[in-house]
Amino acid sequence: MTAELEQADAGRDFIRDIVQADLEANKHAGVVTRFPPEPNGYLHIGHAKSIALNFGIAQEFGGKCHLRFDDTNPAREEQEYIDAIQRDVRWLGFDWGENLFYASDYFDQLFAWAEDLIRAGLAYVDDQSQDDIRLSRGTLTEPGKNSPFRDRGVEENLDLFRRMKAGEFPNGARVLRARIDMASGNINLRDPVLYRIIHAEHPRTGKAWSIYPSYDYAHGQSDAIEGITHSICTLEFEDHRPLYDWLLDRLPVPSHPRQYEFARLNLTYTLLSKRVLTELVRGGHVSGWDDPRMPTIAGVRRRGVPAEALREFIRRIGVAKSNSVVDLGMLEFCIREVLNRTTPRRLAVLRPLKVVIENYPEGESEELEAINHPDDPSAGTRPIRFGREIYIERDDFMEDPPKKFFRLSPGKEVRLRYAYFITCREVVKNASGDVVELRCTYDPATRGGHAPDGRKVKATMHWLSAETAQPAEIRLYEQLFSNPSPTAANFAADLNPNSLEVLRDARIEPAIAAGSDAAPMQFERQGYFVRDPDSTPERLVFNRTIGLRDTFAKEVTGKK
RNA sequence: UGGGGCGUAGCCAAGUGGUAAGGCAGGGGAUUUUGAUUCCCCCAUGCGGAGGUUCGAACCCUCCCGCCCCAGCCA
Repeated sequence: MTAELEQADAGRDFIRDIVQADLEANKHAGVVTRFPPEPNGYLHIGHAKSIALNFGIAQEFGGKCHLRFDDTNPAREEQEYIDAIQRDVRWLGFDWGENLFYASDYFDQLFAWAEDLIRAGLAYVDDQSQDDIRLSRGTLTEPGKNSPFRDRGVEENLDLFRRMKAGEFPNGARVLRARIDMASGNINLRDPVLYRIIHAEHPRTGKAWSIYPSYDYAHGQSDAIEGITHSICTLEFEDHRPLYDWLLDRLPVPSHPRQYEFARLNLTYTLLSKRVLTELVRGGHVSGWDDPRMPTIAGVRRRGVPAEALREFIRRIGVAKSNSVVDLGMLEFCIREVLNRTTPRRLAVLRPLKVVIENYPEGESEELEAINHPDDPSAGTRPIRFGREIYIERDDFMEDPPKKFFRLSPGKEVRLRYAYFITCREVVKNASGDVVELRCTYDPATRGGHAPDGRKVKATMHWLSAETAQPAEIRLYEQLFSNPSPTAANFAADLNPNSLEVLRDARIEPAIAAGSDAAPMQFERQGYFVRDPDSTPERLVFNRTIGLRDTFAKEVTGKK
């Protein structure tokens, strides 16, 4: 297979095949898709799949993708979410241009079409209570019963519907229903509700309306008004397609879009449900929608995940119709791949252990050179300070190490990255027996990290001079849930109590503090980090986006 | 038991009659001043199962099994 073919095939899926075939058959002048979020919560990485699919298809086939807010239920929707969603879609790297719409833009037209339906005998006002409607809907195996109001005359229906609109009735008093088939095997066709009475302030239309269209009624017609060619949604709407088509077939709409369904994203150790995410926020289990442990777009952004990594992840998992649960490791791989390629390297000590180089002249220090990216010489170098007192990582020292531990321990020699070989001579402990300091010696001949006599060390460690290191707070994250398949119904039981660890006594090299706010970095041997907005000039805070791949840790834990 | 979908490796996922792509994970090795990166190699006699059609079946036919969704005036 040629490289070009591979390129063209990458990211292919059944929906793109359909779009391409339709275009080749000249079914449309151009492809028009849409991403239709309901502004009742923040976007999560499951939405990112839909966004990338809809906007991606538009891009690839020279079409356009609309951003349309499905704001048909003022009881749950808020302006905050409308703003957040736009911010998130943009951050993901997609642009709707002039094509920002709201289902509420079409309320007048939708109402007029509902009257058409009534006139055609295809819709009626039902006075039954919500309970009665539920009871008469039947079950999965038994047909429903017709409403006693089903055969009401056109004029009466029109009058009642207009009075519903005028706000004459309380919530729940009446609904407008499509007149389809109460015996249909497809429950969505058993006279579905088209309009319900909701007396609530709508973020965009205020108190102008007392009735609001249901998703089923608003969605297809909105698609038609906008000239959407391919209306792409998730699997659970497959059952709604007959209703989508039923309405479009009977209304004087300007176009008849086609609906296609794909499997939504599921991830191990993750719950992607607006209900659960909302409860996590409201219940105080996380600090907010943008808590770095949240699978929201806002959360992963704050965590330091690049939009490119998300896009790459979505490209790799593909689009199909089978329910699936993607291994979190796949996302992690994509994050590391992008970050490894793009981030400058820095030195930081998460849990400092003081080391005194006994044979290094007191009161002196020197400048060494560190490279910014091992695979990219153009990234340049930066100076780092070395002196008699330094900090190393506590985890890099073991007083009584197992055989496969080749970092520092009494009598052992290791390399300090970019600096010297040092040998541990003495372990200093406090009254309770904790190691509080190491006394080491260095070999002046190994400056830069090379031994002239060719001798080898098994480890290279990061370090910071006590003189120039700056304090910082570092936040480490693990999965929010400890269960690989957390249950939405009882998510609190699956919460990981160790999902956040705060290190208040970390040290960073001066170049980190001097760096720009948003740019992620690699702290060598530790992982990828990004500055958190909680930072103040006096106290910098960093989030660990993700650790480096750690085969040593894997080996240790794997053999236990 | 009604209607709609889906079953290809531990996890995603191509392939839709010509003899099982790719990625992640995993295993092995090389290089390495990050136990990182990079680079090699291995990883389905098998496509939910059983029959059938065919020179030939993951792809076609029949029956069976399993999983998901639907009984909101949510989307």
